[in-house]
Parts: sequence; C-alpha cells; structure tokens
Amino acid sequence: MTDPRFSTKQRILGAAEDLFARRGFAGASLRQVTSAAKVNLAAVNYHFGSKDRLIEEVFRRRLDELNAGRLAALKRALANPRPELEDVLAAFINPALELCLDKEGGAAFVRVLARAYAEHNERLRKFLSDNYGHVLKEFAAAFAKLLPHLDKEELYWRLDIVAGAVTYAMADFGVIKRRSGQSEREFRERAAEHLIRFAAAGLRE
Amino acid sequence: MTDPRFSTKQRILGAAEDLFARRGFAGASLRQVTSAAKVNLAAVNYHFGSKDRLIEEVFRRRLDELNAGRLAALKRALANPRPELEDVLAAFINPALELCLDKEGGAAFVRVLARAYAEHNERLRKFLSDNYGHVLKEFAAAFAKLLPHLDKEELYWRLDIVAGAVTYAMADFGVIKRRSGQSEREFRERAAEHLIRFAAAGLRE
DNA sequence: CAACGCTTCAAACAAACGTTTGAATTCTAG
DNA sequence: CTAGAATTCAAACGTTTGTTTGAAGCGTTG
Repeated sequence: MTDPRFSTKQRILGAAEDLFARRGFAGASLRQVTSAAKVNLAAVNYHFGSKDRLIEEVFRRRLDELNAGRLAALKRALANPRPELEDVLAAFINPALELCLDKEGGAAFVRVLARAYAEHNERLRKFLSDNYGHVLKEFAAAFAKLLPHLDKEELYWRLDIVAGAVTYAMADFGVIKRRSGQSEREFRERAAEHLIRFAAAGLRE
Repeated sequence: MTDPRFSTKQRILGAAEDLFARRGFAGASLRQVTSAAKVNLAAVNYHFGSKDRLIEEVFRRRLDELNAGRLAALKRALANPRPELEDVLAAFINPALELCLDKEGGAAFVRVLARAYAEHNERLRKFLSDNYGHVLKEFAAAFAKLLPHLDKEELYWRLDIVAGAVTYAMADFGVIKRRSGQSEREFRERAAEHLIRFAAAGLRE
C-alpha cells in the first residue's frame, strides 16, 4: 500500500480502502489516508477532487472487475442446459470470494461494501444502482427461471434476504472466528459453501 | 424527540439514536445531536460524560428491553413440549419487530444496531458481548436441541448466517420498498414472515 | 538548455469537532 | 424564605476536519 512501485493514485486508493473498512467513511480522515499511503495531504484533492469522489473511486476500482466476473460466471452457469440453483448462487458468491482471497486489499473492500449498505446514503446508493444495477437484474432473471413456483414478489423478498446474508457473511460481521490450524482460504471457502447451501435451501423452500 | 415533556437525558438519547442511524457514530456530531434535541451542547458531557458513553447508553436503553423480550418469548416457545423451529425463530425476530413498530425511534435503533456490526469496533463489541452475550447463548442451545442432526460447527455457521440475514432485513438495507397501499406494519410483518420461513428452510437444510 | 505541463509539497484557510469552564438559573429540602 | 445541590447556559479551549494556495520539483518535448 505504501509500496513506492505503485502510483500515488493507487496508493491513496489502497490506503483509503483499508481505512474506510476499519473506521467508516466519516471516521477515516484524509490525513490518516494520506499518511498511511505516504503521500502529501493535497494529493487527494489533486487526483480525485474531493473526499466524496475518492469514495466513489474506491468502489469503482473493484466493482467494475467484480461485476464483470459475476456476469461471466453467470453466463458460464447458464451455458449448461439444466443449470442448478447452486450454480447461479456460486456465480454470484465465488467472484466475491476470489476478490477477498486473491486481491491485495480485497477483504477490506468487501467490508467497505457492507458499510455502503449501512450508510443508507442516497448519493452512494444512486451511484451503485446506476453503475451496477443491471448485474442484479440479470441474476434476478436467472433465479426467476430456476424458481418458477415463486411469484415475482416472493422471489424478490428472498433475493433480498440472500443479498443480506451474503454481504454480512463476506464482510465477516459474524462471530465465527477462523480456527488456528485453518488457513484464511480454507475458512473463507467453507463460509461460501455454507452460504450457498443455506441460501439454496431458503430459496427452494 | 424535542418534546419538552421528556427529560433532557431522554431527548438527547432520542436525537442521538436518530442521527447515529442516519449518519453513523463518527458522522453525527454532538452539535447536531444537541441541536436536534433542543438542549445545550454541554448537556451531553454533563449527563453522559463523553460521546462514547452516550453511544453505549443509546444501546443499553433499548437492548435491556429487547433482550428481555427475546428471552421471555423463548421461554414461552419452549414451554410447548414439542416446539417448532419456526417458534424459536419467531421468539428471536418478533421482539425486534415490535421494537421497530411500536416504539418511538425503534426503527432507527435497529439501524444503529446494524451499524454496530459494521463498525467492527472492539470496545463496542465487548460492551455488547459482555451485556447481552448470554441471550445468544440461550438461543443457540434451543436451536441445538431442535437441530440434532447438525454438529456444533455446522450449527454455528448457520446461526451466524441467520443473524446476518435478520440484522440486514430489520435494518431494511435491502432494495425492496413498501408498496404505496401498504402500511408500515403490514410491510414489516411480511418481511418477518419471509425471514422466518427462509431461515427455517436454511437451518433444516 | 529552455519552456512546458504534470505532480508534489509545506503551509495556511475557515469551519467543525469533543470537551471544559464558571457563572446563571432552576429545583429541592430544611 | 433560604441554603445548597442539580442543572442549564454561553463562551471558550485546543484539535482536527476538508479544502485551497502558490511555490518548488519533476520529466518530457521542442
């Protein structure tokens, strides 16, 4: 994050991601961010314009890739002539899991994402819905085909619950801690497995 | 909230609850709180000592009652010789639902509670676990009896997922909006029904 | 090397922050 | 009615906040 191989912009984004995850958008100051990134305070306003726009860029950097991954995984799942419910769930969850495990700062970002929900910030919600709403639409359509016994309202309710459970579990808000012998990857993969099985059961009824 | 029938202390707690829900703990300032409560700025430090202790009191005021309600409902559910899984889930969820619907500011508080999860704040987590951890233990024991086919680890995973879904749904982080013809009460009760059915299916597998 | 645009920098800005103070006011006993 | 405690109040404390400024440094291009 402070690695001088990375550009000033990247270092700021990395430090902001980490601090927003740990202290929230209001709780993390630009001085804390720039000091962690080892850049000058004014660099944020030079490169991003304002703190609000920095927050948006923290989202954009990850979500473009995450949502592309989710759509690609969905496409692969639906290539199968008789896709299983679990496959579509995995198409939604696994790219987020990979983000957590493989990308530097990915785990922090997932917590930032969960914070965005809690913020209830209209500006932020509009930004997310404008830029990434179509992804959720495509998944909703796929689930609708696999669950023809559910009417539209019933389906939306359940998807909303699934989204909540996924967000919460990925951000490890829960109380379950990784066991000492267990690797971070093992732990996360187990969490995803449980999540998929649980959500599938709840969706099917 | 600004009603002069209420004491200074109560007005501060009410205003703080509302503003913490909307802007977070760091995002809501004591000046905003005292101005909304129509009390003097210094009143917070006079009555509570500090902002941190005000935050704790916002939790304590509601959680004492909420958790007492949950334990009472659990006891009633277990009075039945063959209690259903749905009854225990309802014992956990319905008191939170009542808080949302019947208590002034209850809906705001549920969102404050969801923020506490997002905060990952060690001090806050310890406070909550010290004061209300025993409630979760009792529910876990009740679920364990009803789901003997699940080993301890499996059960804890699923309860963690349920807790996440409940928190998320109660704080209405989701995208589902109340229909125009529907009352807040109807809407919330539907949400709780869906939640119980979904969670029961996921727990039973 | 000179001139240029891009980036970094230390310093300062006004505003807002949590907290403290000491005097004014209100309430409560005796 | 009065003494003393409890509460409210305006004002100020020293920090920290996001943002702006103008000069200094940098690498590229003519």
